[in-house]
Amino acid sequence: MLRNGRQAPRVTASEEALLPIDTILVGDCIEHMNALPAGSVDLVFADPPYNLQLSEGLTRPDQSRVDAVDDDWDKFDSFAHYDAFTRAWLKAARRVLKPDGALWVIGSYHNIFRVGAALQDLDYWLLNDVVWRKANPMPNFRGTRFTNAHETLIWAARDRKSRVTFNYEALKLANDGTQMRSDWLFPICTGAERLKNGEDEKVHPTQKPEALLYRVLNATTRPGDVVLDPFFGTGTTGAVAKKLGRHFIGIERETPYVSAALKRIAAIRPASAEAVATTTPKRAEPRIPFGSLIEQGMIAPGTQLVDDRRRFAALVRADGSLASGPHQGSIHRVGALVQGAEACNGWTFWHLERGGELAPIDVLRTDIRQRMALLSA
Amino acid sequence: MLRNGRQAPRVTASEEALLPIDTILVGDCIEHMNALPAGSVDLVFADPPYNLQLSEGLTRPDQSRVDAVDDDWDKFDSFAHYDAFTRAWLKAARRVLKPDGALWVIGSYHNIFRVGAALQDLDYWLLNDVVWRKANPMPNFRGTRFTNAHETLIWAARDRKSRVTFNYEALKLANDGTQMRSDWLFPICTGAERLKNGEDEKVHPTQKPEALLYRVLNATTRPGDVVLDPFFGTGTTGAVAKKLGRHFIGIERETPYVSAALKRIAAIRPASAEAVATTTPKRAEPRIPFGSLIEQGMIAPGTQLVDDRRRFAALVRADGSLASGPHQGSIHRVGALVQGAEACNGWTFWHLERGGELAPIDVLRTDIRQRMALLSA
DNA sequence: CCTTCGTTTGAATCGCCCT
DNA sequence: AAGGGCGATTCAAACGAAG
Repeated sequence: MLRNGRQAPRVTASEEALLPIDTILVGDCIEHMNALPAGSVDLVFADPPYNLQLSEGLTRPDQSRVDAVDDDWDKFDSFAHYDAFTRAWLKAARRVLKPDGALWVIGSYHNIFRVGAALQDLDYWLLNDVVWRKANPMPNFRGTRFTNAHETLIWAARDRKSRVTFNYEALKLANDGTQMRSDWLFPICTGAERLKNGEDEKVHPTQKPEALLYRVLNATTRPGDVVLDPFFGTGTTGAVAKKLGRHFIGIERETPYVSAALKRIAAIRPASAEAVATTTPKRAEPRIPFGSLIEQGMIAPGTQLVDDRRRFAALVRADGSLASGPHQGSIHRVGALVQGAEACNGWTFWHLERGGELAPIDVLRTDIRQRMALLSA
Repeated sequence: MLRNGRQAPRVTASEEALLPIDTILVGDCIEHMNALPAGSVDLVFADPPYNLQLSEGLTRPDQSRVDAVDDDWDKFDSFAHYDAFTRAWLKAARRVLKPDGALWVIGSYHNIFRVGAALQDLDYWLLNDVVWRKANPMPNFRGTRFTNAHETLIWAARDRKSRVTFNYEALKLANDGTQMRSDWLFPICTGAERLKNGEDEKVHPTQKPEALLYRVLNATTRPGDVVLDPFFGTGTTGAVAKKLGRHFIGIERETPYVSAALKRIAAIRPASAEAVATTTPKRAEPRIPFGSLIEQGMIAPGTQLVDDRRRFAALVRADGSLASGPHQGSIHRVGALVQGAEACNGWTFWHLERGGELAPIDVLRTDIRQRMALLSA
């Protein structure tokens, strides 16, 4: 933890009197922020509109309709309008921040580049960009792009000289003794955590998982800190702040979100001080697809594979497929096709010449796993 | 893969004559790009500098204010100059790209937000942001931030209407049957792959791993495509392009990098054309009208078709249309109508009784395609 | 009670060709 | 150039029903 010396509470009684602590302010976030005292907030967490530009109606392969984010609050006429909006709220947030305060903002490729550039232009000082890897993202239904499996967060200090809070030791401890990295793995917000209206209508289209906010607040605030969220939504920031013994100020324009947030936060019992530990997400299993052996130079395109008795042969192609006579496809599929079998485990079926002897290609996968494990250790 | 029909080579002899194919151009990338013919390149891969030293040779319009400039002015100036530089090379790259061309750019949080915003402002169309997760990143020695464990790539089309190359099926196949996601895991470039001067002095400070370029080129180019790298460095793009049977054009200002790249690429033996061949996607298969199944006697008029659960039935008519109650039309249209759906793939929806079991009529299409392939072989 | 299987769903800039 | 038809396309997780 930086700034070790200071153990005094971050919010004095007089400050609290001026600040609308643990409250939701209803209305425009820029106006509300401008009405708050300058230099009064330790952290801003912001989940602004992403400015998605969606075409009409996307359907899944089973013809069901995808529930799009088509709310009015996400509509902007142009990049210029979005930029003006972004700079206005970032400027207001900067005024409200303490000199050693910091800001988090989350976004996707639709908006995050504009937000990041605006932060730099407004003299915020970028500390990290952090990637939220989604364990269960929505697939790309049309097969036209890479699965959009992550969102980006930016962590920035109010200015270059800010000495921001970073609970390095606690994070390292919670991360099995190694430094916390800039890529975080969490599931999206589903199940019981997801707020619903009655049967199954989402209260908010883009509710963030509490685990994400846990990590953010645990990493970059101290107990008693004041966290301002100008796009409060259904109050994930407030809910986690309360659990972790931090104060929140929420600002939200849409009253249905406000009432849901109030109810949600009221039901929360703050955790005891000891319980304020980071949630440890399950470690990402290093799954090694066959294609990565080629990418990483362990098998060259054009290499010949054979089965253990050399009855069948196949050619490794650059794109990770095999070709054997008229057959092409994955290691498993071609293995099945040449045998006339229904299925086949290509990892154990296909072999490689290694010093005059045949070895199943599975040994390469073992090699790569060990290499990856060594590297990350 | 999009752009189904075209199986012709991407570079004709006449185009090659005009393009400095498989060559490194020494000098400023903007000047060199402006000297290339417009619309001539399939892909740009760019690893631009982000740590520009702009203080030298920098002329401000108002010389008298330079002395009085404080940190903020400096900061603004460097961002402004970086932006000007970025927009200049992105504009030059866009001119050189074919209408259906695309661009990749890699960067870190220091520059990527400015690059991304510039791309949007210049009417590129963002397709994905991709995260390169480093298996072995440099730790944060001072313990003041999260370990900077990733870099960001942006994949963008020349414009919104570009029909870019994306080898979806090959990627999915090489990824053990699931879509390739936007987060990629690779080790950084070390070991034998890392170019060194003599003992252990790195030739280039930020040499990218070949695995990264391998995935980029495999995903978004076809054999024979021309890939332009305006910041060629030690030629990773050229090396991988040569391996994969793609053409490259490198541009590099620093002659030590150029000589290292030349030597490196000369030593590479390209994979065989056979090994570089990509999996043929379904979208590229020849179209078979349903009527031809009837013409060729594979289905008799009057045959009854049902869906996989026998909920719906339809009658094949001699003209290639279906009839089901009040509905009539193509296999797709009637499939949609009986379900009350917007759309339907009749080939997979409608089934035929075959020896007591149901088989989709798509198997008949497969038969016909195989027959045609044999005839033309 | 547990297991298995089917259904639902999530910040999404998600075709191509022919007429 | 705009519209309509063909026909290609999904993964992990949670939940509920069925066995």
